[in-house]
Amino acid sequence: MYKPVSSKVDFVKLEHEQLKFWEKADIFNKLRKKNENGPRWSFLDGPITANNPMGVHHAWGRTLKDVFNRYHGMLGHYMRYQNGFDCQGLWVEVEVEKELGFKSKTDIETYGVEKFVQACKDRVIKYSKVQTEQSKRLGYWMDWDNSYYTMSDENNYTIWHFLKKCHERGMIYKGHDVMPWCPRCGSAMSEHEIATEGYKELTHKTVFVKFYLKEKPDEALLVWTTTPWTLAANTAAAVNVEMDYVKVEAKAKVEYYYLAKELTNILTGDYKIVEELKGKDLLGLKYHGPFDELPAQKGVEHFVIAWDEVSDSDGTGIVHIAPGCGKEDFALSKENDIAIIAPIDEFGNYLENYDFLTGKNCQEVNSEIFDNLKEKGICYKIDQITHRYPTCWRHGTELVFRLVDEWFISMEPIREDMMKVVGQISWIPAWGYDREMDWLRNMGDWMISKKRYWGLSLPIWQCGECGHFEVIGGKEELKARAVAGWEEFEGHSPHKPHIDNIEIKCSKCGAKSKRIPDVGNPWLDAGIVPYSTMHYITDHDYWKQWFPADFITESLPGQFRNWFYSLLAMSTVLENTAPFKTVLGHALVKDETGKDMHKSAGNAIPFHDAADHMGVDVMRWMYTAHNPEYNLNFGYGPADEIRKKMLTLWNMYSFYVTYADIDRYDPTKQKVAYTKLNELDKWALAKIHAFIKEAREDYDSFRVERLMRKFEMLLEEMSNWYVRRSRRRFWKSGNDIDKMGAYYTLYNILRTMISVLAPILPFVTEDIYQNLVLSVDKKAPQSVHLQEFPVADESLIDTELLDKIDIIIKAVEMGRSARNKANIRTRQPLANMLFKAKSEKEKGYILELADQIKEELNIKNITLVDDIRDYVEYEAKPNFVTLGKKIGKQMPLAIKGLKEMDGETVAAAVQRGEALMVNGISIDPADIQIAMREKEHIVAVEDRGYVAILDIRISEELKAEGLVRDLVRHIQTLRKEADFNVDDRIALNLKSPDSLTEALELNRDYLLGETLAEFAEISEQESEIRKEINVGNEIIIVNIKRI
RNA sequence: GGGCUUAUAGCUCAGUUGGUUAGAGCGCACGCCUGAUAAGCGUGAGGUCGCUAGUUCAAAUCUAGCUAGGCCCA
Repeated sequence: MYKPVSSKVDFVKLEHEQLKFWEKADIFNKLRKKNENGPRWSFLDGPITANNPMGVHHAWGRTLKDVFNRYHGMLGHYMRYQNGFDCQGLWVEVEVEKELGFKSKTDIETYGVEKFVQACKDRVIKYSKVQTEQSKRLGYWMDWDNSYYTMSDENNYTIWHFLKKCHERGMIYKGHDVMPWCPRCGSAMSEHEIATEGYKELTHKTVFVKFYLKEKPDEALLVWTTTPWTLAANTAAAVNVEMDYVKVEAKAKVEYYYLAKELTNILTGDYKIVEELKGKDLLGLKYHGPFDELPAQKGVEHFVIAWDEVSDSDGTGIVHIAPGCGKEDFALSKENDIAIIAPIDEFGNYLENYDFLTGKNCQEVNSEIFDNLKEKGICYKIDQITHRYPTCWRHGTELVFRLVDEWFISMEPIREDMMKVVGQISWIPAWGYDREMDWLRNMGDWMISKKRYWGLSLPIWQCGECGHFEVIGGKEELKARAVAGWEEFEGHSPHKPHIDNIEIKCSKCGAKSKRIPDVGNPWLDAGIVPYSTMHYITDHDYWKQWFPADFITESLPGQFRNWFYSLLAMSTVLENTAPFKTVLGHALVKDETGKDMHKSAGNAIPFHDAADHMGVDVMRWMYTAHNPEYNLNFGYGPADEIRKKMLTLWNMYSFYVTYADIDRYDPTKQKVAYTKLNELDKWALAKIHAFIKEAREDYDSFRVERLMRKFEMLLEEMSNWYVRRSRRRFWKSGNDIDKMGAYYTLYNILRTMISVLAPILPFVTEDIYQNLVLSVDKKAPQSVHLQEFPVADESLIDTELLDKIDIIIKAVEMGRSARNKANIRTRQPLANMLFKAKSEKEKGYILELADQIKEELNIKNITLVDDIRDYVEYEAKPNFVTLGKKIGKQMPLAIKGLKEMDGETVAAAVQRGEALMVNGISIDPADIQIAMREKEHIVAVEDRGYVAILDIRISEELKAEGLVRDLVRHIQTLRKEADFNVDDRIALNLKSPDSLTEALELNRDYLLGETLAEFAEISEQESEIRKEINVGNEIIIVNIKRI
């Protein structure tokens, strides 16, 4: 016996119950045990940053991960189920700084690096626990006690191994370069960091400055800059040698300016062009720098150099060059032997030797600089510009460009190899390949150092005497090389500050080498995981069994240059092969209206809110049904739509259980052979098995959104055709083979659906399974997730039968359409429907299954016809508006003529697009409107060559039947109001006017059968229910009571 | 400026290798059902498939250009 199932269901409550059940019955471990000898399937988890609670955007990726893990679990695969946490990096430091109220690196130093690093570790531990609990709530089945942490010793030391390999190939170098720099972090930003979310639309003050020529004191170069603070570091001006320049005479003040010919529109006041020249004519001109008086500028020669990138699209065509403040500027300094001045410290403050600027922040000195330039008479004009400017992804502060020493991996030696490796991977969507290749073609060297505290300790030891540096490849090697500090370090993780105490002997000069103070780029931490978490170094056999991963899935936009990139780079260096075979990318989660979710905008939905209010199965359905290539609009509105679909499944299940209990149906004992099933059952089974087949294909190709589309269609068909068409088979009394067939089929439909959907909707399918299957079959697997994934029986996919039912459904749809058009409700029986099919085959199907159509449409007869001319005629009318404009006064003649012509002939001509001659007037077919006019008593509907024609004449007999059906419906309502059970039999007493007696008499059996009643005399006292009912225009008094 | 990508109904999206009159859900209108019922179902309206040109017997689909948006790189 089944547990009764209410049609009202609380999915969230149900999910909590199933979580408890899985926990208590240890289902996940039973699954692992069951599959331990199965073929391996290697999923590799991209680590989630353990820095905050999980968001609904994380839940998308984690749902996909879980879905494919669960599917492969049902295929019997042995898996690792290892989740990963990303632990190290600036994002954690930033949150900890916030907690502690720190403003800068100085605060951290004061607080103590050891305590600070510990606080970072603590934060990671705290949030990894929060995320673990949230993931469990999502139904994410992982080996939670065995999650990997990128801060682990093994992870860090495996990166050391990688870096040493790089060094052996000569790829590690210290770069002296201008880098984008965040004054708030006190650190450089790598390309990757800025590219992700760095650029903002900002408005800045700009200034046009006059650089007077040394040789000609009344002539000046006009130079434009958007970063006035860098003028203090100017050492050159650049022109494009091919471009056209002009020398203009300023009328107001007799002096001359040089600028690009195309940019004279920036000039103020009257001017006159006195000379045209090429950029090359300006080369080598010496000029007075804008801040020659600063001590830092002492001895610097300023002159004009050439640069191809100079354009005349904005500014003046003469570019201010400050090699200490710009990347390109710095590169130019190497080619042109110009001076390099680096003006600011790590917080963006001017260094010594900058006079009034010293100690001031470079981002706050605009007005002082402008005043100074005006005083010196070299300010031409001040303006402003709105442009995209790089900012810090954490602080939002504007970046400055600063000359620093950073450590890099040279990517040139592996660029070609990496591109080959990319080709080994299956990218979903396929354009992922092109995106990754584009990034690889353009990638610069990888900056791996950061002047911060919490992260990988870069294993680079540099000699204080000779500058020679060495890369250490692991803990043992370090121990062997250590000449100082090992004792203090022993027992600590390889993090700052303890690691910094260790000194080694320089292998070149024998002096002491110390570790560089920098920490590593966090993408090193994540990129190494196919090696570290699979124990590449510590258990190589194990690694061989699991590497490469079969599958990874992550959010697309950033990862081409982040995780995918670091995975590929590191694996190319270590093994020259791809670390994963297939990658499925998904886009971003937006709010319901497509806007970014932001806490501050109030449109963000925290994970726990969504889980508690919509339920995680609904969320999982939403994630899996969506094409992952595009952004997902997440919200309670879309969730409601999905909830309704889930209710359809639930209601089918509840319907089955209700009736199976009444009839004590047991699917394990009362099986029905395929040959004994009726057409409808066989059709349902054909659908179901086709679904299994397609579901496997979709899971195997990682396209679950296709699966979900098919599922939604199947669910609709099963609910609105199979169950509805079969309802009477369940209601009828007795337990014949037809009824058993219905139960058996519906049981199989439900069981198959929940088995196929179990990976996607793990909770509701489990809940259904526990009752549907386990209540009657104690030998079945203990959980829906411990079953084997269903196998399609292709012999049951009867395509002819599928076609057959399709045409029946079509005929029914058209019949309904006709009824709607005639405004006659289904309850009123009609005598006949004529139907025009398109092939002999279809006619055969209709004849064979005519009963189903008749029942659905409540019609007495269906007739197949070929020629519909007896029922409808075509009628041609002119399009008065368009034709009237053309022929004007001839209209009446045309109307008359058209009326007299045979509609059929006109329709045919119009169809062919031929002009018609009507009473001597040529009429364009576009000016004729063809209508189908039904003859009397006829309603016709046409669709794609099919025609359904309803005879809407209602005889007395049909009318009577309609009345009785009305009465039946009222009695059914009474039964329900009285809380009778659906199978209670009743005594019925009617007091009706004479006019209805005959109608009742004619349909007596129908009335009694439908209401489970027998006529009986009941006095008003005995009657449980008495009601006056309006039927037609008469009143009937109904008394009923249970017997 | 370069790469990738998108443009289909009021909204969110399908449309596999070109092939009858381009589909679904939601919303809307009208209605049905009342033994899945604070549910369920049907019918309908609504689209020159961003624009232009080309290839083809045939283009939402292929090609080129243009316009607008997104992501990325300069």
